[in-house]
Amino acid sequence: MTSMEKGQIKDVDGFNAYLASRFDGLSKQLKKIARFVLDNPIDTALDTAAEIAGKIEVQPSSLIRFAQALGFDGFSEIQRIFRGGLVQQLPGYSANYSHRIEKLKEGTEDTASSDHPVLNVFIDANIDAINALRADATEAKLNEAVGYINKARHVYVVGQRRSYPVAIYLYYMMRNLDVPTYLLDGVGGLLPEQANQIGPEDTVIVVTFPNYSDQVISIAHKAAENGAKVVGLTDRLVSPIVKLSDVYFLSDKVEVSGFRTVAGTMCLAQALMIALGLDRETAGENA
Amino acid sequence: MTSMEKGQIKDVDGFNAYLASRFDGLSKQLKKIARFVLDNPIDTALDTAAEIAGKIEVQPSSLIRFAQALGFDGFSEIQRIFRGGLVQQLPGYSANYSHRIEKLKEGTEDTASSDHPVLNVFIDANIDAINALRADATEAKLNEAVGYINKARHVYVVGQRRSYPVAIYLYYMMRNLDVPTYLLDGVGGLLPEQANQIGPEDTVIVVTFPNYSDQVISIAHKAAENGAKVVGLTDRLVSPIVKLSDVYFLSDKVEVSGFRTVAGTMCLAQALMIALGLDRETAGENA
DNA sequence: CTGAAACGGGAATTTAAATTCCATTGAAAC
DNA sequence: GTTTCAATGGAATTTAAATTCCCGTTTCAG
Repeated sequence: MTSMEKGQIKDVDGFNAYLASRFDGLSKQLKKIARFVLDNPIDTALDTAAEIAGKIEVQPSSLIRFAQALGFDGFSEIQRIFRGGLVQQLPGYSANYSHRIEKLKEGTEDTASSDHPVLNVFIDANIDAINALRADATEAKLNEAVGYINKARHVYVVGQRRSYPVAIYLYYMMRNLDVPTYLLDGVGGLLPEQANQIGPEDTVIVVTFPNYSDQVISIAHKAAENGAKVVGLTDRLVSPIVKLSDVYFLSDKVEVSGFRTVAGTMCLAQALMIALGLDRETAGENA
Repeated sequence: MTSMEKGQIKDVDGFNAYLASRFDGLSKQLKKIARFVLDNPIDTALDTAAEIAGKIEVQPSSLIRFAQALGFDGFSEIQRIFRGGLVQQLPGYSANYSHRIEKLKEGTEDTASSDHPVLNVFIDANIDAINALRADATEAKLNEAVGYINKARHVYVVGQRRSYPVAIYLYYMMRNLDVPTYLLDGVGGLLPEQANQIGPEDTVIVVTFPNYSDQVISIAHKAAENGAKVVGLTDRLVSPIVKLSDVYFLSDKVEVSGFRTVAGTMCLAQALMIALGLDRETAGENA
């Protein structure tokens, strides 16, 4: 990978590989340009140098410097490569994927082609899961949850097994936002003991999906009994923690060949953290 | 009669219909040009007027006459229509919300409005991130990664901070699939020590996103030096672990008001586990 | 703190592309 | 056969884009 030379560049992939191999040696601004070029092949191919420069917030001359730093005569030469790549992507106008799902059902889609049919269906399922959040994660519910987090003395986060990554994420983000948060991670089998201190001034975020962990449910029980606020992240109304929660969110009901989607819940967790972040920003401005 | 007017032309289809309605009134040579334009939208969009004229065997000036006969200012105006149409046909165009994200960054999209626009844009960004996997997570790459996992004596998973949830998820799933896996979690600051035993018969899955953790990068370095296979999960080609990886996947380039999407990488991690699961299932049947 | 080297902004210049203009051709009318 | 006029080729001009160059600014070494 080190001995990449300009000569062998014919297509966009080749260019990108070459650019990556040279990236470290570029100046700060040229890196900025490099990132844009890597991320926006369509703009790079079609816009004028001045337009591209405008989007990156850089002088047009810097684009030429960028091209020359990589050994090209000018930026136009790079654009030629990207235009060529653009045309190659065109003939198969496979932009809408609904007809690909149809094909998959009929078995007409070529399994040996570049992409994996199971993966594609799985991607669709994840997109569905995320889209479902638009209806479920309403502003009112998010604000309610944010309110519980803000006025809590301590926030506890609990999730086991499949839900543990989500719990970790919430813990990490809230720590970054200066929320006094504790992760009930059950290290050393001490989950019940860790939960003993939960009181009426605290908030517990409970993440649980089938098969619902008994330990997690019993923590939710204890928290509700002790008068703590409970925020539930789970999959459906019949989940055991719904009736224990002051506010709950439903996500990732979907399952594809035995694999439950997880992106919806991650996205939900992030949405909650963004709502929290924005709230704190606004509160800070008013102070 | 010709109720078609130039004003309503916005896309290629509209232009073509308009051109058809005016076709009969054109001179012999202008008809020749019209046919070419109807048949070669790609050339019409991308070539210079001189190149197109050359292909039709006509003078460039005739192209301008053609455009003006139809009521346009010049041929460039027609090219603009065709370029716009071209972009829409490109795969991934419909899923591209980057311009909305840009607006949000500039603050031109009203953050304080009734509906939580940040969350909607964030959901869009996540969908975008997941869609991008279709192109990047090819069957070949997934199978290569699965191969490294299958033939490894031990598999190590490493990821810090934001990437830790992904690492945890991979660890959890591989343990369930009976892969001899170890999570390098850095408990007690012992990350370097945990990585000491990595050898040529092992495989390391490295998850890292900006700001790339120095510790994680140095583990990837050491692993590559010691001859272990490295599977990289990161955000872009210029990530420090790309050149250290035997196979790498790119996801979650997007960032919305300071929050990086994470659903793409979770989905990718799941895709990898599904590929692994399916592979083991098939292998089991043959045994 | 000082000086050298690299970097980057922006005007000036060059180059290329688009458009206009004019002379010529060719076809139709008388 | 001559006249007329739209159609066309091709040079000339204008316009726009790409590239160069100069100079102020930053960065880093000593």
